[in-house]
Amino acid sequence: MARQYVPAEIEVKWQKKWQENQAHKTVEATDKPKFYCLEQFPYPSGRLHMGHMRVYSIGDIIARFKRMSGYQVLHPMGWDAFGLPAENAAVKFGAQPAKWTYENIDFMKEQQNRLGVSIDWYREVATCSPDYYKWTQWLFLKFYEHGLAYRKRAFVNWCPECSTVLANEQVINGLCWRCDSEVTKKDLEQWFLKITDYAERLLNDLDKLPHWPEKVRTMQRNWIGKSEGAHVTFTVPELQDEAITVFTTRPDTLYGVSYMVLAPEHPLVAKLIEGKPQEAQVRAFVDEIKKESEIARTATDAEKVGHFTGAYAKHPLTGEQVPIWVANYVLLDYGTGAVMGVPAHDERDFEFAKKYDLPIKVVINPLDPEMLAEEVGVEEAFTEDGTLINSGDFDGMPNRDAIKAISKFLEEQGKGGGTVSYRLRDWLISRQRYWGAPIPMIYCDSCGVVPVPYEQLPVLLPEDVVIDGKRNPLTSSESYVNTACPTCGGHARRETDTMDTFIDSSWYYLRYTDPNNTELPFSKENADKWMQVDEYIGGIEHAILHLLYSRFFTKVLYDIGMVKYDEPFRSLLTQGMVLKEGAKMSKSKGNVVSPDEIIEKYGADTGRLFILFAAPPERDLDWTDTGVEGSYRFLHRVWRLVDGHAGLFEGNAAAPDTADEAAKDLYRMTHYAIKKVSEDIGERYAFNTAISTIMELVNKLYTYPETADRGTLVYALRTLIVLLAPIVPHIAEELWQLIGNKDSVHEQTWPAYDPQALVLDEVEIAIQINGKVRDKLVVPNGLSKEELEAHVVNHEKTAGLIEGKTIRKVIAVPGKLVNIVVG
RNA sequence: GCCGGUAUGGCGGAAUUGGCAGACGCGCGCGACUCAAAAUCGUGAGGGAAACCGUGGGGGUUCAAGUCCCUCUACCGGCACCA
Repeated sequence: MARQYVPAEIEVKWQKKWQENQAHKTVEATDKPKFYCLEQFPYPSGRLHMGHMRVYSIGDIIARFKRMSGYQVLHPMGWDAFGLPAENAAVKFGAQPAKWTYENIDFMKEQQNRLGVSIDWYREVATCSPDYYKWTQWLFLKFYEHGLAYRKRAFVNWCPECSTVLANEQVINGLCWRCDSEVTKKDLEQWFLKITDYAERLLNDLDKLPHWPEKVRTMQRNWIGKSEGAHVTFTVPELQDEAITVFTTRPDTLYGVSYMVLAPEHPLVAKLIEGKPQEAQVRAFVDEIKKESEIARTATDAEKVGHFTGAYAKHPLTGEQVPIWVANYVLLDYGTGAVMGVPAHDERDFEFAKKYDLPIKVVINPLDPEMLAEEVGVEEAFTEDGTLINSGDFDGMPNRDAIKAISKFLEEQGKGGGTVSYRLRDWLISRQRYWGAPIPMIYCDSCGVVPVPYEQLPVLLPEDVVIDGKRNPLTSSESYVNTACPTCGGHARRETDTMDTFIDSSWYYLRYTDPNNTELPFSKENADKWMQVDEYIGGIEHAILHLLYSRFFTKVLYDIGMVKYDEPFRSLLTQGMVLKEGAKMSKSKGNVVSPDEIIEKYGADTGRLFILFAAPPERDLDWTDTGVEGSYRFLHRVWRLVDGHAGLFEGNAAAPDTADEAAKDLYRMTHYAIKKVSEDIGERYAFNTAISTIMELVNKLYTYPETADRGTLVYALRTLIVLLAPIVPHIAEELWQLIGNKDSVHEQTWPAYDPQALVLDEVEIAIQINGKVRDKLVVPNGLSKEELEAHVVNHEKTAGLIEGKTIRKVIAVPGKLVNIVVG
């Protein structure tokens, strides 16, 4: 009796069974190699979308494949559960952030289970749980203890819509990463983590990550933005030789300085203009610039505007008077917030000098004799290499050498020296929001800033708060704010900011290794056992943010001896977006396909199969309904194939006997499929071609003659089901039972291929004349170069092709072709 | 401006080490089954009448190039008044 393939029935059945059997609980077997497979944990927004389904399909095929291949696999899941949407829901519907979050988690967990993913839920973590954020706070204190967390007053990014400050990484083109509002600047005292201390290692160690996409590594390099140059200290005689230090990448042009420029926010500006005729004008200009948005301020096409302060600095080498200006194009938070102006050899300085009629002094002589030094700096800045002129003792030196020589000289004179500047800024982690881990710090009137003692953790989020989307909710809780100083016992106030949620996600992969530890965030033993994450799968949108922060955290934890690796993710797979009709799925475009509707209509297996088959994982995937239908059709095809031959498996099925040609061919195809699927899933992550190979095997099985050997057929069908198991776990399990097995297909050992089975008796080779294919010829396999050459050259087919021509050369490639060059 | 990536039939894609371009699937055509349709099974096709031409354009290396080298273009992404 033929049975129908009804995904809805079998999928729920097996999901229940796996749950009952704790089939996905991590099995710790010390005799097996470990594999840590991790998908970026989701934010519990309320509902899974296709991007989620894609990332879990990819993660699950890898996890299941590795399990069957003899690894002990860690494949956990959790929730990046702190964040603003929970608070927005509180403002909008009056929902409790905690309740709202946990309801979403329950719902989404259910959805994940319907995908049939093999997640070890016994290790689930939620960053909003006190059991978790206790350790986030603990880690913050460790950073503080090691001088890596500090408080400072600074002009920081402020999102008016989210009513909170943002880290530099969270400002995308001047807009808030979350809500796209225009970011403004605020002068606030905030907590920072000293990620800049790690800039050099974060940059250099990218070279230790060959299994990361080049794209991500490039993005991180750009973000860190290393720039080598020198500090040069100018003094201001009228201010008792107060120093102004500039950063430059071109110390070789130092003799060409004709002015210097400070950022409008530079702390010295007020002193310099005091009592000068320019004072009012400069002050007005500075105020105007401070009001400008980040976008307007950093636009490349913005016009350069500046004002003379009325003050002069002394050139460190020539002693000349150098006028000091302020201008909009100099940024306070890069380098030193002050630059030297060398109009002859810098395009921006040239433009500025022309506009304000400042002197242009040429100090580099072009190498190209066609170009005269007199012409330099007349029409445009000369930024190429050359030799120094008008530069005192350095005259005649090639400018590349002068960069080093002048740096060295400055250092000897105590007037600067070689240095490195980074674009990367320290990580601002304070957030004026409720739904995050409280920063465990206390301000005492007499003792100052006091960390909360470790034994008093966690600092719990209070519930008597007002969440109105405007003010910082924690300030509204009297019981929270007022506390006793841990040092003197006197009255003190708690820090009311919470931590950036990116801190929560910077260490969650370590918590999975030891999720129930009540003494520490994780034990070194467990972390060292499972780390590094062998395959980390997620979207490119975290290329800088989460991935840079996690690397930073891991390096700090490495330095303080908590882990043995200084990079968290050995290999990174950035999956592409899911598109429909060439556009990203979105409600406004009305092109959204939800995992739920796919599961309901076709089953999770069809959805997984389509996602893995339609495109390689790192590329964007265009969702097509006909493509999904095709995957569904394929699973039916497999079902009918196995169901139609179920009778063969009763009793003692025969062993393969490859005496007849068809059996031999099927046996070869089966082993080819084992080889190809193993390599494609295990090594190349080319799931699409793994599936296409399985399809070829199925096609072969459909044309297998009724009269050919049954043992080979049985063997091929069994293998087919095993190969399908990591991809479509439910139907594979059902078919495995259908052919009479009592155990689970997922507990089977992944098959090894027999190289002997792949050897063909005969191969078809191409006969090429002058590199063009002219005919095909079937020849015995295993011929040597010489034998093959002789065989083909003497063959009658060849005779016709080269008639009347002279053979000049013959290239024989066994198994592939013979190319005859004729003249 | 600097850096990185991508470019192959009508479409998604394959070709892993320089060796027969277009596997597999979608869509399409034809046939079988059916009174008919759906489903299913089978089958066909890069373009061109052909010689030939074909992997974004041009050049090169090689017996042989989607693959290597040079150069240009387009698109996607990161950084960018960064001194």
